[in-house]
Amino acid sequence: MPSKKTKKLTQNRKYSFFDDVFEVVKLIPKGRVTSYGAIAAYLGTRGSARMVGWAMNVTSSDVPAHRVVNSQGLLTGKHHFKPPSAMEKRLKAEGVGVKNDKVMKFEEFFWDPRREL
DNA sequence: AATCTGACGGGCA
DNA sequence: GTGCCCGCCAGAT
Repeated sequence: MPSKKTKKLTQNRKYSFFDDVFEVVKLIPKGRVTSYGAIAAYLGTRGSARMVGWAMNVTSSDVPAHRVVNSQGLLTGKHHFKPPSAMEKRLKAEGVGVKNDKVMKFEEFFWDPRREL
């Protein structure tokens, strides 16, 4: 379920955008990662990759945001986690190698919603 | 009310 | 191959 902020958004405006983002992120298989751009592209709003990250900011509770990195496989959002190391730690716990804030073998772990969904 | 910024990405110089 | 710039859209100041 959407958080208060997202609920407000989806109620006041018909922005299913955020909800769609959450839905897609929730569907990311454990041990796999995807990128903001990939999600945005899947939703049809290719240029709104930034908004995907924004969505993570308002949710961050029921959504595995740690499985979403930028197109380079870089953990750019780790700084927004309670302990910034939580993101990396979780990924590693799921079997995703992380080195220097970057997902190792990114292409191998990459989960493209357009391809997988 | 206006302006800036932000967990991005792609195109052009 | 690197670097700068622009678009995207909502939220915060």
